[in-house]
Amino acid sequence: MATARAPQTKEEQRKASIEKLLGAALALFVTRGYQATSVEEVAARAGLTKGAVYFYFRSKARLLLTLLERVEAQVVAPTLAAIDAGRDPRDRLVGFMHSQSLVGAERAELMLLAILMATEFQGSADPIEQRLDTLFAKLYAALTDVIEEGKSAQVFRRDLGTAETVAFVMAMNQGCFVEWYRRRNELDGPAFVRAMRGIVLDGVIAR
Amino acid sequence: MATARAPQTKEEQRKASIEKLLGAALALFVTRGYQATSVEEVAARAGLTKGAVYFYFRSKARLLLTLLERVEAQVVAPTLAAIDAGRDPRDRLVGFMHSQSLVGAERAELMLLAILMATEFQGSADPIEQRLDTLFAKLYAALTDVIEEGKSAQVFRRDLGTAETVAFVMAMNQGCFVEWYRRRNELDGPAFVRAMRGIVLDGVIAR
Amino acid sequence: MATARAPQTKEEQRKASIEKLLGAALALFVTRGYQATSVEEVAARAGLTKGAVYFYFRSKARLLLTLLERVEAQVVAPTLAAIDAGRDPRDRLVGFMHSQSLVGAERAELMLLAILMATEFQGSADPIEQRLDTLFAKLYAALTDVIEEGKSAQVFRRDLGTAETVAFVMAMNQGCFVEWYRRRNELDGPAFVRAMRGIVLDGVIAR
Amino acid sequence: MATARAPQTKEEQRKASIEKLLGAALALFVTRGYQATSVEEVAARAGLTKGAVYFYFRSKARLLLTLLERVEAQVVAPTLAAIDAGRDPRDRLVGFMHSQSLVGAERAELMLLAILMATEFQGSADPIEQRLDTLFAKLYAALTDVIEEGKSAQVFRRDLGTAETVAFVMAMNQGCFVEWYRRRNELDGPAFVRAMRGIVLDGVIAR
DNA sequence: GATGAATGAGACTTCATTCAT
DNA sequence: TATGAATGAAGTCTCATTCAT
Repeated sequence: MATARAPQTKEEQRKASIEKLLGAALALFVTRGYQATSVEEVAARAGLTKGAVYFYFRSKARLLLTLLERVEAQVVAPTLAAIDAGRDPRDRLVGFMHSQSLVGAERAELMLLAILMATEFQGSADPIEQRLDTLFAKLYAALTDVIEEGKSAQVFRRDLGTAETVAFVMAMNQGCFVEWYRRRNELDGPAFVRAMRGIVLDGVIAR
Repeated sequence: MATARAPQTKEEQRKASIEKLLGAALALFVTRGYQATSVEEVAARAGLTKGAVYFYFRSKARLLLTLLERVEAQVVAPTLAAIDAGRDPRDRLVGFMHSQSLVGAERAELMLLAILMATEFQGSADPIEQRLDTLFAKLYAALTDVIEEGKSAQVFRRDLGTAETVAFVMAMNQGCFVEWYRRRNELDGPAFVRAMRGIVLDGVIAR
Repeated sequence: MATARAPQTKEEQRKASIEKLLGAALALFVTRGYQATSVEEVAARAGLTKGAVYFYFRSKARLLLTLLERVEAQVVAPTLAAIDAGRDPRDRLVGFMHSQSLVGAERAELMLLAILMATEFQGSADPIEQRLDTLFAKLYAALTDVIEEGKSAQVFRRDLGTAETVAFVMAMNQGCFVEWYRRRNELDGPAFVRAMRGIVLDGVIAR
Repeated sequence: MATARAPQTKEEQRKASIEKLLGAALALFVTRGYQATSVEEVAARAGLTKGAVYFYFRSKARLLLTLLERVEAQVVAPTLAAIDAGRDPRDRLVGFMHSQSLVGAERAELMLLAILMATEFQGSADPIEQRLDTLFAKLYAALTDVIEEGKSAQVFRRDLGTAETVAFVMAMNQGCFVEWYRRRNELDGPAFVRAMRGIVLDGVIAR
């Protein structure tokens, strides 16, 4: 007689509600922005009410911070791992871009969240800004390592400053991600990734 | 030794106030975002009061739209002219990037405004979004023309889709601009521009 | 000996608050006018705050529209019923005036609201104006029917145009109502109603 | 060489401007209401700017008060004169209604202004309310005199209270005026006045 | 576990009014 | 005579947050 969908344990229900709320928040923060999204909209999209958000997360900011934890775990960590896994600098750079593409396909919204929130909280002196800074700093550090190693090994161009090259890779990567998401109906994803990777590699590799 | 401050004519006073307000708005919209900036903050930074904003511009949105007019005139138009001025595709692509760099140095905030507002108004169904779309469409069209011409002339890589290449150039350009502005104290501007141009050109040019 | 104040159920609390707000709004709209009444005043008179008004009604206009629903139900509907209940034209006309007097005594403010708002929103192109038009149109239609019937049966004067007679009855009725409310301390209500009814009937009846 | 339209004297220009402003204010106050009309709208309709209003009248209230002076001179005074001119009570009552009709046709907006402002300022404790009270008190006094005289002479019904009869005549008169103005496109003015007068007289006259 | 009533700060905007020119 | 820049109070409305149930 029991319908398959009934959440049995309270623990399960708890998890389900949290997941619904985080999912709703992610979708809305990414499409409308953090400030432009009201707590009520998040709750409504999750099929709950405002109060539930405050029951599970203590504030709107915590909702976002929780999502940023996931960005760390599901986007940043895998990317760092991919960079580490490469044997040589070229491999590692490709690993970075490849990982980003994969993640971009599967965790598109999470990844976008980090990029967009970095823009929205830029210069806000908000704890969230610090959290984002920490996140991006890890990628910066890893990439800096790769580029320096590549330049030492004479695989990468040495006429370009390391900091500038790293900044370029990060910026290009983020810019392309946003562009792809914004125009995902008009662009061919795989083709776009290929273009991106091709241009950057051929441009970075020493001749 | 006379103090410079004494706007006699109403005409002069008008111009001065408008300029102060637009300047304040630009600075604040770019650092804090449009929604996060209150009209009162804009007025205060311009040394005026809320009412003055509504006297000159009829709404907060008009304030932004007026700034976007300037983006069109001072950023987009010069860039289109630079693209047009090139003799061959390579020249034109360089012209685009060069112009953007120049403008980026001198009209940094105006340029940034367009990019940031495009993000903030993304999917908002607001008239401002349309205005931004129009603005960017012009650059897209010009770049598409350049890339197609370059591919025809076999100067640019033909293994990459035109739309994807154009999207890449635009996205990379915007991403780099934001990154540069965000970390302008840490990055060497000219060196960054050189890196950007070098990588993109070497990556786009056919071998 | 227990104090009456202890709204346990949320349902009860809800009803009580709504009723307090509508009552406050009615009293203020009728004495000060709609525009001259601020939402904050309404809330304060109801012992609540601004936010509560927007929680229950979504705008100031909705507050008024909700009151107009009540006018329809408690003033217009009974009056139409009274007109319908009459056997002959004279009976029906008396029914109209009698009903208006009754309602005027018990629902004075609601009735006044319709009349005053009709004046305040006159030519405003506001949805509220339309709502009011609908309301009054029903009374107009019913009265027109009565007058025409009375003229056919040769009970009412035939030397006066139907439209003009109906307009007179409506206008006189509303004018008297406003006057009575305005000078209710100086006028003897029942005596005023008697004068009104006497004069109109004797003036309308054919001799 | 002089164009015919050029206002020569400053005195003439002054008068012309004042007249334009008063005309604009009257039209707007009557269609939109006092509060709903901004000083700027009045000025614009008069082909001038806000400042001019404050130059000639010292405040928005003074603008209205000036118009009310005209109501006194052009509406109330003639009506009082018409009442005075009658030989017997019936004559005087007819004089009142006749004068109101005449004035209603020629000074419709002025007359309407008094009625509408009385509603808008009702219970506002504003000086304007007092001014209006004074205005209407004069008509009340004159009508009371007529009715009492008529009752003494056994020409008018004695079964109705004097105060109530007077209130009825005033209320009916004002109500009809508003109705006529509101629906002046649908109603036949003269026919409406005839209906009004016929019903009231036949209803008031003793049999 | 979750709801929903209620608050209060703060946002955009309107407008009567003042004043230098 | 009249303009137009500018102010500041007040109004409508939104929304993050709290709390009793």
